Amino acid sequence: MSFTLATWNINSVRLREPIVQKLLMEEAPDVLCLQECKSPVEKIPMEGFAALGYTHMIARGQKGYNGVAILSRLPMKEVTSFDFAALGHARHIAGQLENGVTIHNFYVPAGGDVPDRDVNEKFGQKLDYLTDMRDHFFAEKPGKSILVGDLNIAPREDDVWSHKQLLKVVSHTPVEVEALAQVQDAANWVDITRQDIPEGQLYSWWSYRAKDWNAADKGRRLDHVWATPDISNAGHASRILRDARGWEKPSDHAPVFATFDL
DNA sequence: ATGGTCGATACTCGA
Repeated sequence: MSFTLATWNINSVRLREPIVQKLLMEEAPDVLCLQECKSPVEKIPMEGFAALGYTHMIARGQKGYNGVAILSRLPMKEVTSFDFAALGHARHIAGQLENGVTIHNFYVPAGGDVPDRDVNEKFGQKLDYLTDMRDHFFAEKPGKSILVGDLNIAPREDDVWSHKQLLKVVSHTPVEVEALAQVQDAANWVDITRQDIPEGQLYSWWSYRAKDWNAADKGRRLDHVWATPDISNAGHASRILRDARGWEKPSDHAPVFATFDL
């Protein structure tokens, strides 16, 4: 059995309902993981998604901020929801497909502007969240699992438009890159996007503040698809749908895709 | 070095 999965920070699922439907119609992933839904679960416009075949949804929501959801046209049951760093935020949900594969959908805290936990509480929360992720996956050592989401860190030099200019910018600082590496190492997660596309600049986010995001191309790869080693060889066909960044009323993130043959 | 743009909410915060 083969299924295609996409992850997309949607920055308001209600405002973006038309382009979520566009993605479902044009790209038809079997599973779509959304972050920053910015909506209580009961206000997610799921009728339109169900009409397109996405009749299964699991979600965590809150008013105004955060929020994660998994839309699926394959049967899926909810398995867990973590509150790492005890923030009380809707930043994680996990579901399991009938083939036994577990899908973790994360929205890691962005971390504020200043990369110093002594002066910026949000940066400390981001590091604490990553520590709790690491400790959980080290203790659990999951199998047959996929981890996706907006991890808010661009780990590689070629995951940002300028490694040198972003070294002190939250999302690419050495302390964050190290913390993310520890999460990855905790369960030997394989970066499927980079397994498929090992060379070259690769971005999934472009700021709204650029005059012309496409021409400036000052992007970062903040959105990730990882898999446990027992299924990593099944992952292929990774791509980032850059076009979606230019759609009507776009999110500042583009969807990241991967296909798994299991 | 600075400011630039979004979205939700309610006159500000988070990204």
